[in-house]
Amino acid sequence: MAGFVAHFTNRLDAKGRVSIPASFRAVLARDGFEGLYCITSSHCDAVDAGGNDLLAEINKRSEAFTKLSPDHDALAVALFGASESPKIDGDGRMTISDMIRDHTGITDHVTFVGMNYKFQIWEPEKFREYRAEAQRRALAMLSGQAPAPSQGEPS
Amino acid sequence: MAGFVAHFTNRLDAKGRVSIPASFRAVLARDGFEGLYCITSSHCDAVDAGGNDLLAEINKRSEAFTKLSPDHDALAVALFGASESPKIDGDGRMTISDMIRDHTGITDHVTFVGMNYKFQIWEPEKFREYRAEAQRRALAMLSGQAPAPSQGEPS
DNA sequence: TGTTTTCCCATGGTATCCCATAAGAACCCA
DNA sequence: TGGGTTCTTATGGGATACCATGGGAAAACA
Repeated sequence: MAGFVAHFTNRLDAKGRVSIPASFRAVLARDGFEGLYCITSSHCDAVDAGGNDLLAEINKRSEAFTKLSPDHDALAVALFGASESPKIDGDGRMTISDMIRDHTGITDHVTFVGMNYKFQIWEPEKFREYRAEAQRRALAMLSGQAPAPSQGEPS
Repeated sequence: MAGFVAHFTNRLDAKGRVSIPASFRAVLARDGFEGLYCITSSHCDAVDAGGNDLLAEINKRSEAFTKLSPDHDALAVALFGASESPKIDGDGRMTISDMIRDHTGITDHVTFVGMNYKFQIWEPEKFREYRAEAQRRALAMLSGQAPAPSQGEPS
């Protein structure tokens, strides 16, 4: 099986919980689940989420600088201070923290977007806009060459 | 589970006590808790705190200088003179000493910031400012250089 | 003895655990 | 192929455990 693919929109309940798509949970479990890891994206209103793979990727970036140096401290604050590790309950749900709410604008629905080695957490409407924009850009990039590939509409 | 992640702001009570975030306590316990170690940061208005991992990192740093040399002695004085080891009570609280107060400007609220191998103690408002700055710097550091030799695109 | 520190318990709010249910998907077997 | 059955999944809600916080009492200190 590959990584995280497709996207799903689930409902937030009164307690601020939302079900993580079952297929995403399966990927996390397969990669040796030790905890979900979430970090605010620096360039869009989404939160990156993943398991060990994502954490390793982030660790690698911060290890490029010597510890205790000003540069490393700044990086660590930006990376680890702006992240969190939500628990997943027995039914496969996570709670959307205030940090995620503030950064994404999520209110009552959550869109999970698979991106292979990680997935993103979006407010549904913002994701729609972002995706439309991304497709425009992709089209522009491909314009010189082959016709844009068509693809179906998942959920 | 990884190291210290996320950030929390807790309230200082009338006796000068503040709860250390439960998830941070869990990390300390997991790494074999022998005492909390606090040292004023040399380049910002925060205090570094942590357990054995932080201490090991500092030791590694000072070992770069030959023992008994003037440089090593100076460093040792600077490091250990600016540090302390606060007790943690049965409810997971520490008391904010005058040294920490003076260096951070903390009055009635304390922000704990996870940085993986250590965490920092901040006055909330100052942390907000530092964080904004840190994010700018992190962006520059990660995009300007750091050619991730692994797979392509970071986030 | 007065003051500060340390230990212990109380409490309100929140998060977590556990079970129930409904809808849909997959499955099975005639 | 079709109809019924079982499983999975998302969602709701009650009960419980945990956590941050406040305050009193005992202990240490000056």
